[in-house]
Amino acid sequence: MSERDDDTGRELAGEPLREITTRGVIEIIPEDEFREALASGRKLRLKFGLDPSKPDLHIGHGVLLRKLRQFQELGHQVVLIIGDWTARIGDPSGQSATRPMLTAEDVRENAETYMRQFFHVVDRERTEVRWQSEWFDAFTLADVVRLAARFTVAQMLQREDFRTRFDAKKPLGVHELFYPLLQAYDSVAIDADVEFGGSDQLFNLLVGRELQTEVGQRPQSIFVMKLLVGTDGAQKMAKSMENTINFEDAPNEQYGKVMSLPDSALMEYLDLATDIPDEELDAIRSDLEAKSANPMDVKKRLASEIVAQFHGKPAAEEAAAEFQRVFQRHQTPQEMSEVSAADIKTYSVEQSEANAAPQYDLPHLLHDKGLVASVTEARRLIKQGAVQVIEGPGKGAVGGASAELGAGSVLKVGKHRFLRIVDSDA
RNA sequence: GGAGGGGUGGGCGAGUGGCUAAAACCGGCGGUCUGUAAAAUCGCUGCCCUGACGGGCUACGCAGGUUCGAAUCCUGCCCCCUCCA
Repeated sequence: MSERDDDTGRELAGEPLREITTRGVIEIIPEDEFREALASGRKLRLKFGLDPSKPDLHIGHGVLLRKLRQFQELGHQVVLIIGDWTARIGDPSGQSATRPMLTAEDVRENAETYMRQFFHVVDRERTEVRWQSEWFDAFTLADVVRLAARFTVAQMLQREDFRTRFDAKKPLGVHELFYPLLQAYDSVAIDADVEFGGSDQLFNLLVGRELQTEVGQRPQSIFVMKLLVGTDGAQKMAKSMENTINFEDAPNEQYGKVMSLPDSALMEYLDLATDIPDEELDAIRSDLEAKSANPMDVKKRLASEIVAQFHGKPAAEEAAAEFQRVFQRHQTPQEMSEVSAADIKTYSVEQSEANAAPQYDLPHLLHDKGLVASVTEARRLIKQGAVQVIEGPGKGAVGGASAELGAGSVLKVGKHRFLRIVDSDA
C-alpha cells in the first residue's frame, strides 16, 4: 500500500526487499541514505534497545522483532542493547510512585527473561548482546555534563510526551530528560547503522542520529514502525493498558485473545503481526469488503498464525479445536483446574434431611480455588446466574450459595472459568 | 525563600460535619441477545459473616486532634502544581 515508487527497491534486490522496507514501516529517515548503505553491501549494525524493567514481550514488540529478523536473513547484524542503566534510573512515566530502583540482581533476571523471549523471534546467532554498563559504568560527572550540554531544553521539549506533560503542568523529572540522551549515546557506543522503533520512539531515535553526527560518526538511519493496537482495538498495545498478547501466553490464551479482537482491527493485525504476503492480504481485504469472507474465519486464520509463531503448528491446531469446543459448541474445555472429591469435603453443608444429596458451599470453594477474587464476588456471580454445574452430579443452574456436587461435576463460572471435581484417589 | 492551588475508589472526577462504601462518566465483570468480535440491552462492581433480612470491618496522602459523629473542621508532616524571588 505504499505510495513510494517501487522501482528503487526492485533494482536493489527485487520484490522481497520492497516488502521488507514497506511492510509495517511508516517512514525511513532518511530513505536515500539508508538505501545507499544497503546497496553498499556492508554488513549493517541494527540497533535494538531493551529496557529490562518490564520483561513481558508482546506481539506489538513482535512487529519490530520480525523486522529485525528479516534483515538478519539478508545477512545483517543485530546489536541488542540491554538498558541496565536506564532501567536502574527508573522511569516514573507520568505521576506518583517513584518507582523503586531496580537492583542489579533484578535487572539481570529481567534481562534473562527478556532475552529468552526476544530470541523466540530474532536469530541468536546473528545477534551481539551488549550491556549499557559496559560504557556507562565508566562515565564520570564530566562525561554526563558534556553529554547533556549537547542539547537544549527546548530540543527536549520537542518530544511529545515531555511537551504534553509540561504544558499540562504535570510533573516532569529532570532525570527523565536523560533518557533520550543515554539511549542516544548507545548508538554512538555501538556505532549503529540503523535503529528501529515505534512511531512513539521517533524523538529518541532522532536524538541518537544527531549525537552520532556531532561526534563525527556516520549517523544511523531510522526505521519508524507502525504501532499495533491492543486487543481493545482502540489503544496501542501496551502492558499498562492490559491489552497485550504476550509471547509467553499459553496457546489457548493467545488464540482466545485474537478471537476477541474487534473485527475492525483484523487487517491491521494480519499486516503487522503475520508474514502473510502482501498479495494474499490484498485478496483477503477485498474478500472481506465484498463480504465473501466471514470475518470469523479470517480471524481464526490470524489466531492460528500467531499461536504457531510462538508455540508451533500443532499447538495452534489444538488451540483452534479448543476454541471451537468451548466457545462455539459450549462444551467443556480439555484442561481446567481440578479439585478432588475428598478436598471439597471441607466445604460440605449440613443437610436437614439425612438422606439428601450432599451440598457444598460454593462461594468459599470458588474463592479458595482461585476462580474468583473474593467470596463476595462469588456471591454476586451466583446471584447473577453466572455459576452453573454443567456436567456430572448436581448438573443444572445454581440458585443459592450451595449446590450438589460429586466426582465428575464440572462447575462453570462466567464464560471461561471452569472447575472439575475428580475422584479422590488420583 | 515568599504567595497561592492541590493530593478521593482501576481511571477521570463530584463531594465542605451525619441522608457517603462515597455521584456521574470510563473501564472491568455478569445475564440476555447474538451463537468470532462488536453493537444493543439489563444488572453488578471494597472486604467479611448471612439462604435471605440484616450485621461487622476497613477506606478519601501520612500522623495526631476536635466532635455523640469527619473524606469534610484543627495541628504537624510528606508529596505535586502555579506565580514571584
